Amino acid sequence: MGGKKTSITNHIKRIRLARTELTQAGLAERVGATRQTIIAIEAQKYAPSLELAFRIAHVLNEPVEEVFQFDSSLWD
Amino acid sequence: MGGKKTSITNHIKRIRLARTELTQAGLAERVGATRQTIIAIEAQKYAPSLELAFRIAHVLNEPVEEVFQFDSSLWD
DNA sequence: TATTTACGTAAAAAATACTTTACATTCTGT
DNA sequence: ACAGAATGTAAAGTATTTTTTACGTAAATA
Repeated sequence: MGGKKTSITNHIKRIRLARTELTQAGLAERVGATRQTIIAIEAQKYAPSLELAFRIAHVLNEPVEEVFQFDSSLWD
Repeated sequence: MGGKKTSITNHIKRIRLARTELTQAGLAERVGATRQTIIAIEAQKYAPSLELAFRIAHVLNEPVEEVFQFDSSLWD
């Protein structure tokens, strides 16, 4: 069920397709995660760990805060 | 035992003491976490989730990448 | 001295992220 | 139409993060 909705969203897919040639599998390999993890994160099923977020941003050549957004308005 | 060393470090304590009046308990309350969590993260026992990292940076008035560092040199 | 405040350790349980495996769908190109 | 590549769903198990609870120590102060 559901799980607790995180207030983190991301533009991984947009950036991946627009600025790289990477497939989900390719990105997964470069960041040291599995394809399933990338699929779930791109589908906003859950937020990555901080470390994985850094790796993804690094591989996509973008700052973390460009790739991931924290919606501080739905805070508490 | 040990667990897998994360390649994330942080300067929460330094920034908290230098730029705010917040205690560990105060920071914990403002970010919606427990005091234990702040203690463990400041002690570099583990890295926070991405969401908590965003909240901490937000409360400390710093960009995520100022508060948290990813050591990409010890990558794979 | 006694009390309060801040910081610290420890450990079990709960919540969340990640992997592994297997199979289904969609798209592209021949 | 067919094959292959890329994307998707699902579910069980492992790993990591966070909470909860309890206790310990040091500093400031009434």
